[in-house]
Amino acid sequence: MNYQNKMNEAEFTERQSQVLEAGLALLVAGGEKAITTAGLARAANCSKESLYKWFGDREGVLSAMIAYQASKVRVPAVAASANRSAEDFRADFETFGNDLLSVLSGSTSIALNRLAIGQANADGAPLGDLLIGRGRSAIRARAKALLEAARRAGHLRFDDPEVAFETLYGLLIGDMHVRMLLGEKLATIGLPKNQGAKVTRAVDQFYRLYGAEFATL
Amino acid sequence: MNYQNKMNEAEFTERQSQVLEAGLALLVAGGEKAITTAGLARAANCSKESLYKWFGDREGVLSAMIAYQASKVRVPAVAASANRSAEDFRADFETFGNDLLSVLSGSTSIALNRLAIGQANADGAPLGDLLIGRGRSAIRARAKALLEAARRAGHLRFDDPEVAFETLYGLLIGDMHVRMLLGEKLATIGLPKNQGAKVTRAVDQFYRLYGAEFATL
DNA sequence: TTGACCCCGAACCGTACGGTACGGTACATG
DNA sequence: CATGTACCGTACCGTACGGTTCGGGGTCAA
Repeated sequence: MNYQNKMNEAEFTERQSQVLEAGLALLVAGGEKAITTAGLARAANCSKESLYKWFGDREGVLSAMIAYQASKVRVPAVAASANRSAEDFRADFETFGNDLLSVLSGSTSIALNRLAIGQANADGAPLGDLLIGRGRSAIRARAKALLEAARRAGHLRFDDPEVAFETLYGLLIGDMHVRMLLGEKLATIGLPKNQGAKVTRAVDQFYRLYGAEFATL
Repeated sequence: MNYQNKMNEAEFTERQSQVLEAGLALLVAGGEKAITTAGLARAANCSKESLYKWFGDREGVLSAMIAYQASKVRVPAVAASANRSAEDFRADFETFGNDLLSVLSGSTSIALNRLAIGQANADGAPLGDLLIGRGRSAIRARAKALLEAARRAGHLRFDDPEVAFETLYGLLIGDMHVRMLLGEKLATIGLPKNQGAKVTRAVDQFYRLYGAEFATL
């Protein structure tokens, strides 16, 4: 029934994780319509009865898949050493940007975002809330920690970390994410070939907007 | 363009347009699963037989809905007067930004993008291609015309209009689009309340990156 | 009038899929 | 051994939905 209660405390059992892993594989391969209860049971060598016992219904399976995947993603925290040079911070931002692009262009991320978006409609979007709450918030937290550390160190100037984050995100991603979700081929977008150059340009532009030597405020 | 007019006129008959309009209403109200052949026929007071005759199958209906909606959207061209001041161009960019945000946050656009993304999977994404080809390309064309006019007038400096466009787009939209697609409430994102301020900030930042008085290249 | 179209509404068909029930296996605990 | 727990595999059921067919009505032109 309410898997969420379990989620916070005890993760999924080993067997359940295997099933969810199989579900993710199906999702990546064939999209949402590929997740049928019978198909998942067959792919995971489990019974439909167990599926319904563990996850309640098909919707519960999909939610659990998102929660499970989110639980796997650990955003590496920024090493908050005391003496960090401007170059160190710049490298941190580049690392952050590359991580972000790699995650967002990953097949699992794409598939899960497509799933959540496909389910979203006029009234409520539990899967979308899950993705935003588990995924984006973690990303934003990491970025904001980095931003504020750089500001404390005197390398950046901004009033609102939220606005600075939005700017950084926009410069890094642009409309690449939506284009990938719409099915445009990665090569057409320029990934992963030009990823490094794109990130470098974005960070460069970000520094020109918020770098201490430029910002006028 | 002229051929577009012909195409748009000839594309769908009056009756077919009414049906597609009803389909769009259903889609906005209930998402993709709300479009059943029987339901659409009932909502549009037409027969399923006509549906299949006109559009082939359900997938054809969905494609036609995207094509139909795209044919309705007219990107207003920029008035390319000879003597335009820096303020004129800046106002053009603000107008462009506001138009873009208004379109992307519109319920029909959201619903169609969700539809196309939900259908996209590993092999091919015809609906996504349609949306990109019909929607994004038109937006980009308008933006690039504006960018190059401003560059010719000496107000902007950039090498690659494509990169400049991506930057402008990223600054304007950030991750708002994906968040809306995931079902986040508009008010949470700050629309339409803060739209004007967001656009102004984005254009301001864009000018700081590409404005002739700033750009160092 | 006839007949060629176009279209509506309803009935119909086949099937895929969500969900349930049940019998059978393995293993643990007493 | 007896009992309980957890699970698998399969068969089954109800229904929703894509797609087809058919009867009938309106329009227009010969």
